Amino acid sequence: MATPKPGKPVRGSKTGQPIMALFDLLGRSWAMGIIWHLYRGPSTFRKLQEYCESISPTTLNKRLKELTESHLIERSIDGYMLTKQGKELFELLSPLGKWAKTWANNYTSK
Amino acid sequence: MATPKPGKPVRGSKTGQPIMALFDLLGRSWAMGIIWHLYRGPSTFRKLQEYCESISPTTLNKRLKELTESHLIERSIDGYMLTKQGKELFELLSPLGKWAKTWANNYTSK
DNA sequence: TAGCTTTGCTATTAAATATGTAGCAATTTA
DNA sequence: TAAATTGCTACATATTTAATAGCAAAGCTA
Repeated sequence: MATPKPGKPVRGSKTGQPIMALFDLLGRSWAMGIIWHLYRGPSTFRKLQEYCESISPTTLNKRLKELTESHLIERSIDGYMLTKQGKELFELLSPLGKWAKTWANNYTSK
Repeated sequence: MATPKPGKPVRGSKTGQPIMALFDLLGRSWAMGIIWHLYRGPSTFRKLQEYCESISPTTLNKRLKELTESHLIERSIDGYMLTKQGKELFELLSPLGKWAKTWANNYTSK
C-alpha cells in the first residue's frame, strides 16, 4: 500500500484532504506508537522493536519508510528520530495521554 | 478482534496503558474519520457510509460497536452521535486539522 | 585479523482485517 | 398498502499485519 499523501486519494477522501491523509497515515498499526516513543529521543531499529513489544520487523520497516516519506521522522547517526514537523505533531498528540487516563478511569468504573 | 480496553493487553502495550489502548482503538481504519464526521452532528448509518466514501458496511458496523463500547459514541433518535467524552476527544484531535494543512503545503513544495 | 556480536533489515508463510456485493427484515413515507 | 429507506448480516475476496527465520554489513574483541 502506498504512503498516503495529501492531495492524492486516501482512505477517507478521494481528493486527499490533508486531515484524511493524516488519519490514513496515523491510523496504520503502530504509527502513533512509534511517534510517541521517538519523542523520548532517537532510537535504533532494534530498540524500537523492543519498545513496541510485539511489532514485527516487516511492519516496523514499512511504518518507518512511510513516516520518513512523510517527513515526520528521519535517520541520524543515533538512529531514527523525529523531524521538527514530527515533534510538532507529537505535541498536538500529547494531550491525548492525559485524556486517555481519565477515559480509562471512567471506563473501569462502568 | 476485541475492542481495546485500557488495563487489558492491547496492540502496543501488554499492560494496556491508556494511551496505547486509545491508539489501538483510534488506529483502526475509519475510527478517527467517524469521530471527525460525527462532530458535525448526529448521523445515520447510511449517511456515515456516504461521508466515509468507501467504507464497507461490515467495517462501519464494527467500528460503531467498538466506539460505542468505548463510550465515545451512542445512539439517539437522530442516529449515532458523539458522547460528552467523544466530543472532548474530538476537541483534542481538532488541532490536527490545521496542522495537516501546513503539513500538506510543506509536502507539495518538496 | 579472525571470529563473535549487534544491527537493520528481507523473505516467506500464515493469520487477522478490511472490502465489495448482495440482500433481507424492520421501520418510515407516500 | 405499496414503495422507499434504514440498519444491518452473509459471504467471498483482497489487503494488511504478524511470526519466524535468517542474512549481509558494520563494529568490537582478542
